[in-house]
Amino acid sequence: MELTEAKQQFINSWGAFGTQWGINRTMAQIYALLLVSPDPLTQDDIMQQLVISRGNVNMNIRDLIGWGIVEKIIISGERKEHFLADKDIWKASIQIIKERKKRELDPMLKMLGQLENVEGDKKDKHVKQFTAVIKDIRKMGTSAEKMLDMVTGVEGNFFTDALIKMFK
Amino acid sequence: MELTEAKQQFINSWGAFGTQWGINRTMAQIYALLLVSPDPLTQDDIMQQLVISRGNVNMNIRDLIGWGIVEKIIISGERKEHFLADKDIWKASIQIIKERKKRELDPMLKMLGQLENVEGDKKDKHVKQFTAVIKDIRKMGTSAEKMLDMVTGVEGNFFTDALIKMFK
DNA sequence: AATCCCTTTCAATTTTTCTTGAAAGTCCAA
DNA sequence: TTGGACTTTCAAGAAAAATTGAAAGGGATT
Repeated sequence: MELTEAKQQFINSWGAFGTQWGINRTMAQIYALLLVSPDPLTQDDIMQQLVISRGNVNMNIRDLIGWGIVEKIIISGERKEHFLADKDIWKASIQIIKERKKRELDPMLKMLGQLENVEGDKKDKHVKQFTAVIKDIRKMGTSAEKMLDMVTGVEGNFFTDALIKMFK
Repeated sequence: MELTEAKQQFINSWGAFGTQWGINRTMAQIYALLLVSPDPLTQDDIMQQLVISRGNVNMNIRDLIGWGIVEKIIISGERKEHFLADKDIWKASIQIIKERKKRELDPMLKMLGQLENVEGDKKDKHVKQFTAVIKDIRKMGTSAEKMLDMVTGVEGNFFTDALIKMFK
């Protein structure tokens, strides 16, 4: 397969997978484009290659930077800002996991905490079921939290090391 | 907090979290409702409690069954079908992981496999970068696949056991 | 301080996704 | 085989999300 065609296909597929994960299609595509680009790109490069508007590029690039997986590069002598994706996929994945944990798991645990104590007859099966479900989900969330903290922790611990050795 | 209010809040929040994960809001809400309901519900129960149309309930219930986390219950003597969510959250999570793996990771690995060999000058940095990225993502995907197969595998192995002991 | 080059914002529009509700389909009992 | 009770489908409409493009903002250079 031709490089240009392969690139295009990768970008398109990546965009499609992104939407399945609740990620803006364009954001996923920009990230894919930056991943396969050896050198940093400008907003105009991205506009041209993906055929999207300046505003769209700008907003999504900003989001990607917010996720911590793309960085702004200043090239001396050049006026335009350039953007570069970290090419270490393992590192990027950990970064994404960290962010999603912060944005989603933490708020969920907070929410569950608030729903822990319901007034009413403790013998009523509706109350019982509700309490049990909230408790269980919370327990599972807390476990996930611990596990993710371990996996994404900076300090390489025996667990992470074993994991990496096992699967990397 | 009152049970009714707590329930409502749980359902709403769950729906909101769902959308962040690329899951239809209503589907997430129906699932939440079934989770906190001690007894199986009919389509009409769900329509009433969530104030949504019959068609909507029907399609999303069917999807939930497709995900393997809700089952249809036939109550003898009753004409209407009833629906029940498996209350074992751990089991449900594993089921969801399995499904997402099947629907998303597997197709992605297939796609990456097809993009592995690009024609062109192996010394060209664009070709080099593209090949490297595809290879890396593929490697990571394969690792994830192995790991997920292990975690979701039916046979309790030492790894899963250790994991459960550690975090459950 | 005016111009140029670039970045950012955001209201309006487009696209995508979800929801409705009525009609068609199924199945059972009389 | 007909009618009734329920389920399923799907085209049309509504809602939500993404995208555009033009105007405003910034800041360096002349």
